[in-house]
Amino acid sequence: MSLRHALLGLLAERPMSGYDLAELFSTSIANVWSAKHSQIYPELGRLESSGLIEVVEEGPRGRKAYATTAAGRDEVRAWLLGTEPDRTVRNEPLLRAFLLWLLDPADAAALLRAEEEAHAARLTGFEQRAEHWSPASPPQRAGRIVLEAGLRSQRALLGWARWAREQYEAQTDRTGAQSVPSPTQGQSPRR
Amino acid sequence: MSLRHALLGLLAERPMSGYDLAELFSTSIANVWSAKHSQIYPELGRLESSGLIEVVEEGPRGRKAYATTAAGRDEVRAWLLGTEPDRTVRNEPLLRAFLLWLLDPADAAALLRAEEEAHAARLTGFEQRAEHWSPASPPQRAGRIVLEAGLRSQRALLGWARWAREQYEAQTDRTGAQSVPSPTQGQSPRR
DNA sequence: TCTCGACATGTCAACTTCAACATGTGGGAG
DNA sequence: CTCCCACATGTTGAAGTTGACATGTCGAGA
Repeated sequence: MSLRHALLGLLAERPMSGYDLAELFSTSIANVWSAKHSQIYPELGRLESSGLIEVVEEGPRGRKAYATTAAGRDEVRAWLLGTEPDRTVRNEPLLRAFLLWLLDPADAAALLRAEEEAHAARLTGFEQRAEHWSPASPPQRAGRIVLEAGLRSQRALLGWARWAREQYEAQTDRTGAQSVPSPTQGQSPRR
Repeated sequence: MSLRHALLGLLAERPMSGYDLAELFSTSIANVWSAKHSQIYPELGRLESSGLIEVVEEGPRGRKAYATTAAGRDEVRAWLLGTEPDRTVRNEPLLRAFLLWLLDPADAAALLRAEEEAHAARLTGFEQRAEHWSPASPPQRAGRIVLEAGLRSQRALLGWARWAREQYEAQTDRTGAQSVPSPTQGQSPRR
């Protein structure tokens, strides 16, 4: 149900079309939530039927800009204050890190190097955005706060990836290759 | 397709039943990936049909412990080395933070306080696990590396939540209430 | 004037994930 | 000896999400 409220919240700031929203969800907001237009358009339809958003502008090429209604704003607030966020984490890169013992230390290090670079790139992007940020309005200040979360966690994870890579590189130096010396026999049955 | 490879990787370390895996995915591994038994059992069936895992032990109450076959290990390695991880992020708490400007500063601060506490709790859990960690085997060392990522990012996000909360508390002090002074009129049409 | 790429909206089949339903058993505490 | 809880495995319908398909238009530059 998050997409629903994400749309409601975004359209509370300024009117936007499905197209605009899809662009947002594939760029800036993508660092927090993402959605494709094939999910956005139907959801906009549902929100409109519920009276939580309304068309406030029609443009060329069938463009319809929506804005959140008063009822819609109430709905977002109720969601923010009345429900617990889903804190479930799904992090494929970390899942892979968990399985790195199955690889040569050299391959593991290479994989972590790629992670490092991904974090560095993301961090650079965030830093550039932070530079040009004007925290003039409340929504912009909220955006800056979220950006700060990105900055801090990317810095932390960049440091982590470097550190992790060095762990495996140390093994690469010591041994010629193969990190998987564990015999196929079960060490302990369970627990 | 991540669950598939998560199972393959976990069962490469030691034989486990669906029940064991479900427990893992609801506790330790949950900080990286999660799955319910209703998803795990059918997936185990498919992996067995594909010859990537096999039953290595049958216990009471119909218990079946699976282990990854040689083909299964190859499959995980190919996945690790041959495919790019999905780095898509979905973070509901941060999505909510993005919409905090819709609330009173006091409510926003309260919400961030809850975030702070969630991060603190998670961090404490990680720290306790780190204390008792014995990095004796390669899988355990990999686990420690993932745990380190958890430690570092929870520390970063705990600091962030505190900082963010203080931002809104500053507003609470200055104004009596209401942060949403933005008139409903559109400030700019688009872009 | 034409062409092409960005703008713009939509549908659909497939897959992932989950909550709920469904069923049964072994072992330890009382 | 009995009861209950943890153990244990499954199925199913609904919801969320995606990639591919589908269609059409406006405007700028060649």
